[in-house]
Amino acid sequence: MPAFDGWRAFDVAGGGTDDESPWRPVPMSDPRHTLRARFDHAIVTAFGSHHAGTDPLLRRSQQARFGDYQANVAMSLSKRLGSNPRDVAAAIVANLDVAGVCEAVDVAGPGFVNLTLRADYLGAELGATAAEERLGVLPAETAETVVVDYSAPNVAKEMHVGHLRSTIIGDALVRVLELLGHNVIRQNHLGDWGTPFGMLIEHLVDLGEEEAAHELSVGDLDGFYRQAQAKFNADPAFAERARLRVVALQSGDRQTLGLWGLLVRESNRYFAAVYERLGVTLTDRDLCPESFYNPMLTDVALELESKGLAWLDDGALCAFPPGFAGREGEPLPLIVRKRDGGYGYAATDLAAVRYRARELGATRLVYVVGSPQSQHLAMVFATAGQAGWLESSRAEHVAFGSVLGPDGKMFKTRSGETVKLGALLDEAVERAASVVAEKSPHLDGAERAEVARAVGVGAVKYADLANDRVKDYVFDWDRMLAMDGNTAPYLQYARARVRSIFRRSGEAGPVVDGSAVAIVDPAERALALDLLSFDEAVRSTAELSAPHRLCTYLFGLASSFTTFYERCPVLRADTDEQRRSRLVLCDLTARALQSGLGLLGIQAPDRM
RNA sequence: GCCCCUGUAGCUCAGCGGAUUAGAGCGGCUGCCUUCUAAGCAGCGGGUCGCAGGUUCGAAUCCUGCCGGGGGCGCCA
Repeated sequence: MPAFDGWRAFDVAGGGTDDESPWRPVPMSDPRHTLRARFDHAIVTAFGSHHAGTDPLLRRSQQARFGDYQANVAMSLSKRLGSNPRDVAAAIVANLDVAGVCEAVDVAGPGFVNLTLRADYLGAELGATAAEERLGVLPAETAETVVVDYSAPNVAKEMHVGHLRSTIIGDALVRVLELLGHNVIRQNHLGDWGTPFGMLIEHLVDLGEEEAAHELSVGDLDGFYRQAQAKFNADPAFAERARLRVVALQSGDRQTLGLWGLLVRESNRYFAAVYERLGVTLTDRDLCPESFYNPMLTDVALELESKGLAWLDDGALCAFPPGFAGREGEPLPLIVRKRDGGYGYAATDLAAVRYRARELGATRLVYVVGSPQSQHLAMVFATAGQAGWLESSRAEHVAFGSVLGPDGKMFKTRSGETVKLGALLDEAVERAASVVAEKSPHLDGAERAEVARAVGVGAVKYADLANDRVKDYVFDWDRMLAMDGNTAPYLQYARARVRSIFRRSGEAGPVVDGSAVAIVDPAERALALDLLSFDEAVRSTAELSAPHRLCTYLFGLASSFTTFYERCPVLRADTDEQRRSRLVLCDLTARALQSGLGLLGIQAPDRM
């Protein structure tokens, strides 16, 4: 299979690269890339070179009678030109050379340019896409170094659904960014520091190292934490020991650090196990815990102070980024150093921004953190900006809402406890297993278990990713495991059906030599248009840090495929040419679904 | 009190500047398995896009105000 070769001449169907061509070479696959270049040329010809680069506002048409795509640029352009939008549209169309690409170009309504592609052009694009590994996904114009901060569980604390969201969303974004050629640096900002460690360590001492390690390794982190907290609240002597222990920890007492390290190690073992089960790409190498920044904190404080951005207020060193007010309208402080001399999480976060921009060279800082932190992060970013740490990089809070139970309240167990991730995944696989047992008796036991795992875990992850992340979402087992609708099982099933065709075809695979595909049936055409939109789906997902864009795309693709599957016999096609074409469509669909699900961190079993 | 997010069909959600009919899925009703996996497909019914103004040739989409829901607002992280 040829490696991705980036750019190619505009004319796919015939001819070749022509140095005299008025067009810049355009990327392959998505017709919009070609159309954009043609519109640019037409707009420049009609209205002058200062309009070069105008976005033609190409959209898929919502109804078939309006063609395949519509360009909405005439309306917006007419405002700038002070003329009639229909005239602008007509002028663009008069200069628009889409011979070989479109079979119809119409101006409609207030100035929409409706475009209907030639079937042979579509077929040629698809043929070329099939012969290419990336399915039309182009690398980003400029590769960036992107730090993605996600997951961030707390030592000696169970991961809950909030961490699940951060972990799953972050991991999907990381994969998408990497596909686009960015240099992605994962940062698991583990909560491994702070005052709670006094009581945790003292509790550890009480239990004895062996017993504590055992308890933690079983994964009962919350139990450990709660016991410590209970003693702290009930036993003044314990509380005093805990306070002294915090001091010992912060002053670097060796024995204390040793005990602390035990807590961290055991917790990490548990986190790694969860990541493994979830199929998340985080490893120990991505750990960059809060304590990592400890040595930088005094210097961060010093730099802020010396730049006049932070000063003592009520004994605490505070920054007052503009635009933030407290209850009484007074300037809201970002507390860098507490009155007792200790550093809080604001200091750590500031140090992290500086480190990521300066040392890691990131031009984009992505924080996959729950929306309650939005004000805090905004203040950190504002302060970091004032300090000049974000001059060549931008920080972005990828916020997400809460997970709600079916009752619309925060997702909890019946008894009101937070849901443990391990138990959640157990239940997911269990529920999936019973569905698989019912629906797929043809699979043997081992394969069934494998499918159940892929379906169960995939369902949980997909349900989380498929909704707009800024909104709260309702956790509902029946819905996420349903085989209808926008769910992981539906997508997995669509792909399994394609694989089934190839198993029966007796052929190793379709012919993907780059030759054109015949597009005849409307269902083929609809599927073709979806297949050629993969690039855009991936790109908008990355730009908006919105995995649900990719989900929506994949669901549409799978729907188009199942319609095609019902209407267009593949193996029993009328002619060999039709059969080959349809096999290529099947192959492209399966690959798009597999890589799309892969970008979401979801496996696609060959059989279901 | 101030700030942020949010309010689309009975339910769960897309759509977030475009075309006199706002899309899915579930649930309800109708059809479709001697034909590549029916974990599916096709169709019917269901919405004054929270409310009121404004900008525009055009608003679910942008702006303002109000109402409902969630979150945040100095030494926890």
